[in-house]
Amino acid sequence: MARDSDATPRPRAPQGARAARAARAGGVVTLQQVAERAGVSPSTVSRIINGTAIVADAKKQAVADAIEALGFVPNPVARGLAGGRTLSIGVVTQVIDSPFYGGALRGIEDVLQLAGYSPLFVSGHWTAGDEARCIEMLRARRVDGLILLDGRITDSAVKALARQLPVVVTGRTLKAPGLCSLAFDNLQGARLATEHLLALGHRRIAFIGGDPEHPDAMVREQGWRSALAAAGIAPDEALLQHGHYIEEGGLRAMERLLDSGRPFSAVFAANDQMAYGAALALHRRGLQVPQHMSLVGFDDVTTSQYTLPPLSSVRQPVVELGRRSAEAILDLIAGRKPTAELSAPEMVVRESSAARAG
Amino acid sequence: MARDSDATPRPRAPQGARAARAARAGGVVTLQQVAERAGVSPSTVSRIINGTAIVADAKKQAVADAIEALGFVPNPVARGLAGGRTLSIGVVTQVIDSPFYGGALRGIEDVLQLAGYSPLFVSGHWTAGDEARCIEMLRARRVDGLILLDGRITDSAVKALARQLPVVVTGRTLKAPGLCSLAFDNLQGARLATEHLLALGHRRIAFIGGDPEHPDAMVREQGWRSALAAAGIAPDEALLQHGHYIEEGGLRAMERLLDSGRPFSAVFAANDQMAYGAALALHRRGLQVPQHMSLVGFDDVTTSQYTLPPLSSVRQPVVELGRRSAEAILDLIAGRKPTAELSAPEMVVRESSAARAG
DNA sequence: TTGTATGCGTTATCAA
DNA sequence: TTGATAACGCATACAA
Repeated sequence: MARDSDATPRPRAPQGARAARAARAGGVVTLQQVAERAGVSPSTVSRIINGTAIVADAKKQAVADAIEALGFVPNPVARGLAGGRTLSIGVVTQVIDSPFYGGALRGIEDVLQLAGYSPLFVSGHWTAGDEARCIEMLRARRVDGLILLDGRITDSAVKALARQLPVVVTGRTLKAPGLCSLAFDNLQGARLATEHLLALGHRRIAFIGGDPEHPDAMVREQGWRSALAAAGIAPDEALLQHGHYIEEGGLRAMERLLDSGRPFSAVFAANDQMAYGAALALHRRGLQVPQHMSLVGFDDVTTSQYTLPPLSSVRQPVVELGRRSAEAILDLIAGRKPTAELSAPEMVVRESSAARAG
Repeated sequence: MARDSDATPRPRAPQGARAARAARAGGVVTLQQVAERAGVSPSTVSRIINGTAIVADAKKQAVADAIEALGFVPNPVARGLAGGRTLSIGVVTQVIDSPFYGGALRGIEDVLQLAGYSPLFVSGHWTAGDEARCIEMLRARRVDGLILLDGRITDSAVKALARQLPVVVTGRTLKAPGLCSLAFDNLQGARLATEHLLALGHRRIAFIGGDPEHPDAMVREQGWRSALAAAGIAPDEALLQHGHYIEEGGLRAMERLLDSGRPFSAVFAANDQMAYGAALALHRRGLQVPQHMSLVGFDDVTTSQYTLPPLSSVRQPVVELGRRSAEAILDLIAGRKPTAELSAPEMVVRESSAARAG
């Protein structure tokens, strides 16, 4: 055959999928080539890159030079196959464009990137089924760890998962090996909001709760109840309406409150989006915030600074949640013990809440 | 040694990194095992899974059964190394929690997932340097294609990239092999907003522009100018202020407009966030929207339905942009010719714009 | 139509 | 401290 008659192997016309790929990949340098250029074995190069073993300074330098000269970048795919580490972390969020959790994604991204890891963001859509599918996919992709931002997955499923790979879960408190949990203090946050309104002289304070299926929602409701109770006020159940954490729900809940005919001078909405809806409902009825009605939200989303009037809200350290989650998963992977501390929620007073008239 | 005295190899205590990994991985089934169980060769299993060749129905069935029984899931990492396809798409967004591009991410995620692909979301932070780093990282991870959502990367760099792997880029119009570009009609959108205000009888219409370094910003400004010109109005340059696409910028720009002393009865802000800021500035001066001033935004972000008053805005098909981008990259990968059609922007009239008083 | 052999680029193991 | 060699799990070229 022609190719055997030629002693020096010269580049032939590419053919087949393999060749096509090689051509497209262009000048991709391999560890092997680095080794040759530096005059050492591939293993030595690998050891230097990973700091796996002690290597003579001279070789270290030679390899560093070769890497520099060739512009070598290790192939994470090959690394994943050979070493079992993909340097990627699965992040199960619920909605990729959530105005609230967005900050957490940013925090995660920042911390992971600095550590040389990449996040794989996927959406569970607040359904156990989608979450399970996402997790399965992430495991198939051999992520080195998993961050679960809230969600519907059961505690026992999370624990089972943690036996397979490092897991960080938010929105609940869970203890298990290989697992770290991180949660906002929703109870305290809701108390803060209610106490703020109480301090302004309000006694009849309505509550627009979130989706009752969401664990947070119940805790926030509890916070409202307990702050009221501490002030010696029995909550009027007619002043509790659910808004399912969305604007439209907040609007409807506000309408129901108004239609109920019960007197009240302030409303605490369990998230800012519902507060926006409530504000619109009030506006439609010709009621002004805060002159006729005080309004407080929860989460302190970015735009709440610019609503009319700017919304008083409870700030959650959401970017910090992201950063801590990422740090925790890195700790877990490295075999360190993560320290799960989150700063306390904070009442941000703006212009939507004022002293009770009269 | 004890373990050698035993003829039958029984499971020994795991030792070494490899063993530890195998233990942690648990019951991970390989293609090899499927082949054995089905009584065929590994290549046949591979061919059936990938539909690479015609296989006898009997074997097909046997393999399907074996996959089902064993719960086999192909290892994407190994696939990536062997086949050069990782079934992952790099997505360079600018800010992971952008209220505007969030919809695009959702669209991308939806379409890719249905096709068995996974998006890798990374943030370029509107800086060429970060974008370059992100792209390098994604290429190192051997993504099968790249979606670039706007950004600062130069046209020629995009074209160079497209020679290496399939690329979809948004926010500009670019023709090159292996490349597909997709852009909103910002000019038409800005015209729509301005024409809407003109139709309401406004003649002196101010414009709050975005970051001048952003290409979109200039186009939207052009739209304002051209609609004005078409109505026979020469734009007053004092009525043009920049707000850098953020709330605070919109607020400041509005203040400058008010302080200028020039008369105007309407404001068109180049995005909704700046419109929010502008609305707050007006509120602080005791001016009501739309009674004293009409206000129109751009992008029609979700919350604009619930601002006070609900904001008139130009809707961009942003989820569609995401979906189309994903479809285009899949087309490019499959060697099909993508059809880059985006529906036109739409003026959404709400309550922040009204007929000019007097 | 199917099986065998080889290679993808790296890390892990073992022996030196 | 270093190098040779064998995985990692799959897809592909080639032979049959």
